[in-house]
Amino acid sequence: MSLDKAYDPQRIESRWYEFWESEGYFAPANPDAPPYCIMIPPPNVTGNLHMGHAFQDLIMDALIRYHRMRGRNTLWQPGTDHAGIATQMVVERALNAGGENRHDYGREKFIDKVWEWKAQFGGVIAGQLRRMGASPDWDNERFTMDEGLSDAVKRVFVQLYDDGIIYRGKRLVNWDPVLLTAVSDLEVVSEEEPGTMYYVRYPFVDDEAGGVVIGTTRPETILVDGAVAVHPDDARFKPLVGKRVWVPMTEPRRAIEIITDEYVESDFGTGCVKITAAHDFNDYEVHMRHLDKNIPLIVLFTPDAKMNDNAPKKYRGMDRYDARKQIVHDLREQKLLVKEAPHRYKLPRGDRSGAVVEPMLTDQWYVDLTRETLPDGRPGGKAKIIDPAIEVVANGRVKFVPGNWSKTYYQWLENVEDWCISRQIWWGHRIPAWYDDDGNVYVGLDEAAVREKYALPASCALRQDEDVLDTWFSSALWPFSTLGWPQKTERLQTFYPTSVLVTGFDIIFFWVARMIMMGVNFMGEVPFHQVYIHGLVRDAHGQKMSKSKGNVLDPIDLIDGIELEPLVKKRTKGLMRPQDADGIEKQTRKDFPDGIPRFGADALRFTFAALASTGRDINFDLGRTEGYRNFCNKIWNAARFVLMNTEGKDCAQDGGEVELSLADRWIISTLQRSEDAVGKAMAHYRFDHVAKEIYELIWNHYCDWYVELCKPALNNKASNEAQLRGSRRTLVGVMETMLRLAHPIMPFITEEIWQALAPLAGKRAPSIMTQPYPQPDSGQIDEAAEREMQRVIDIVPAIRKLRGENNISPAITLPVAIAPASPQSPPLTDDALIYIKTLAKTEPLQPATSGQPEGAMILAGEMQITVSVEGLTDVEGETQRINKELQTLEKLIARSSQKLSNQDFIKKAPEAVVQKEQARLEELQGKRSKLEAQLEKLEG
RNA sequence: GGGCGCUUAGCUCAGCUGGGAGAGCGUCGCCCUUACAAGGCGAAAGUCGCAGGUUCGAGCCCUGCAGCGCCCACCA
Repeated sequence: MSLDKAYDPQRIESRWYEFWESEGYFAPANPDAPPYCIMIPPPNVTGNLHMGHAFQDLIMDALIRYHRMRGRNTLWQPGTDHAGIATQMVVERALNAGGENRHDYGREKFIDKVWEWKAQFGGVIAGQLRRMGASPDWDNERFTMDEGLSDAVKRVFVQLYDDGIIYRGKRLVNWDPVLLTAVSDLEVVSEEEPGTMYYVRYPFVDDEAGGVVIGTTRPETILVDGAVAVHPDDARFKPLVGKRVWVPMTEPRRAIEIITDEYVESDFGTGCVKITAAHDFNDYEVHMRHLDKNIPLIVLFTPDAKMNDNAPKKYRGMDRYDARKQIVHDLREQKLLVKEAPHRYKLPRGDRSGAVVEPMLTDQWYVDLTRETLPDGRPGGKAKIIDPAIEVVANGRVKFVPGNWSKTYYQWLENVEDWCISRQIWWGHRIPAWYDDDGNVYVGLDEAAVREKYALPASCALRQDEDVLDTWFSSALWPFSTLGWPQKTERLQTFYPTSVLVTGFDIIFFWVARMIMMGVNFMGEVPFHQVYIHGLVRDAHGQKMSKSKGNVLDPIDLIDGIELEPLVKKRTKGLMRPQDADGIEKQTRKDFPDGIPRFGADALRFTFAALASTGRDINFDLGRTEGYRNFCNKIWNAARFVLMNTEGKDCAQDGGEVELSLADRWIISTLQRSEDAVGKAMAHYRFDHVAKEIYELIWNHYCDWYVELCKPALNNKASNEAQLRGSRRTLVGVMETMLRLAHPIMPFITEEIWQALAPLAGKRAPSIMTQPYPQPDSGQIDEAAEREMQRVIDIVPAIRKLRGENNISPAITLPVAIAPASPQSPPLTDDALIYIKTLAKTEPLQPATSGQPEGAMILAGEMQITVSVEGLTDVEGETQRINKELQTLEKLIARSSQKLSNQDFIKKAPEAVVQKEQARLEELQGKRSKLEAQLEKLEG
């Protein structure tokens, strides 16, 4: 088997993926070995693979392949999330496009539609994952609305309800007036926006010419004000406390009291706040703190945020913003509007709909996370759920990488509010609660279970709660529900707790924290031992990738390449603001005049690895991918060279005497060090270091030096069979090992080459995937060879540099004499001399002429090199060069000797450091005198 | 208001428990040398954000400042 002339990723990738999958290599296969397990963060079932997924998947796949090769019983659990609101929106939008909406279908039929949608598009992202080379256990893919997972959801709900942790209550929640559902605190994002602060006078009941002035950004809510509050210590208002004022615009006129509350900031606005308890979280708190005052809780809005019947007739039915305009107008007319001023403030918006969230009083289901104990004495959510979740991180059962994320985690848990888990949508896990005609609530796994549990007669009519659960409720169970819980399956037994969770910081609260809460509670054990938090993938200049900026890259386009026109089309289609299209098109044409070339999955994967330094966001630079595509090409061609020189030849696969050259021993030794470094970097999730180590080993050490040194050895007619066997065995053996070393990051190209080359290294197996990962062998470290090769590596470039500076053609053979610069150093071995001769194209300078060389003297490492050149010599240039070098030497000598003359340094610095410095100074001085001597010769 | 992070070559970033400033890309030369021009060889390029401090010694530790970014909470 041999390799094609050119590296073509597309030709090899699909072939090997199908092979791996059909052979079943992705399933756990080593039942007696210690388990290693990663749960994929389930992408939305409607989703497409974006750069963030691709990055995250590379990390997981690299870890999985690495541990699989290391012999662990390895499981990467794949699956998708039903993503309640997101999916419902996607399907609804599709219906809307056809002029329909979900109410045309009704609940049951709409849900059927969603399942149809899932059947059609739910596999897209899995297909894209395959293109990336991901190796999860596809045979056991899970979906959060699978039967088993749904069963887990119900059981958890029922249990927490029976424990008194889940409760139903009427409270103020974040209401999304577009989606018409409650959302949790986490699903509300606040950003500063421009607005207006309105100053409104509330006339005194007993003196309508006077009054207090309040500031508000929401004048429409004046209509349901329940009080005006001032700070208790605010001297200005002390005399007014307890007085009554008229609420403007109310019909019939309503009067409210001026009260005091600590929450009022005296120096903000006018120091007087209107209290609208039913539509503001702070005001609701005020209401709760002053129950004796009976501050009215009046709801003003309909679910879609229009004015309801509690508003005076003229405003009823108006949208909240239209009502605002009208009221401002009316206040102005009645001379109650004292002032308007521009005011920037943060507006809470639903993260899905973008609509301004309205605090609304509704009945919702909550998970208690704040109570220490329940009224009946059982532990509350704080004690039962939050404290243990904090504890497992504090005591190291769960470790964040990088560690400082634990701080973020604590901070959130320590300040968390109860979790609103009910959603007024259709797509999701229906809440397992039933009501009788009197509104009593019964919670159980299903209706039959409820009847039994609560001993309800058949005559008692029950109807199930209409709401569904927050998507994250089922996601929180993912680490054990996917493994079969509540069944005590072998999978669950084997793989829980999982090894590591790989995820972004953006879902630490949504998901990571909740998995820990649920895992600790229901499994009695943490869901994962480590949490590797990676950064966000941004564009090359650190901008967030977004459709509206038009800077989104599709990982599949980087793998397959894409022409300019389709790329422009893709980026400008379906924009929220079509007016952005022109700018995006222009920028795209400028950035990618020729489209995006086909880089292949391996190059993309390697790019992600190389950019994955700890925790921080990564700026994705296509130039890097191009560079790593070139790296693939380099590996490809190196492999071709290896095959050309080993195929059909004796590589000592079957034994036979072997003699290793200096270069052989050096590359084998170097390989051990790289294996060691890669292993350490893997253990610390430093994929950037892994990538760098592999890149340097293959390109710099193996290709640039070793392969070049092999050429003379393999072509030398004087080489004996043992030497040839030694070189061939090393050439092919090191390459084979490097392929295994790189496989977790670059699975495709390593497999393709390995298949061709492994037999020559004496390996016979169906796939590189199932081969052991290279482990360093300290017995193969050869320090003598490393030292000697280092001298070669110092000398060769020094001679090449001299050529460059003197414009000496590479075709000319240079006569050189090489000698140790100091008597302590041994002379070069014959091997080393041959390497220098070949790589720097030199010949030995005859002793007869070496006394008085017509040429140059250079110092490289611990060696002194004298070069003689026929007719050289640009004496002037050479003088200049030496003078320049002397200058830098002088600086270094000055710095070093200054250091050494410092008594404090001698006394306080560690012995070794002082000695090193002394040796260094001596070396520098030696160099200096050598150069000075040469200078004299030149001038003399 | 509370918390976190970043600032090193033109660009994107490494730099381990403090001990001679690094890589990739880009740039500039010279080479189509028998694996590879998606290549080879070589070169130029940094007051390590600023100011103090600790130390024999600071890119690294401490304090302050500036700029950039993120998270949480929030003043109506």
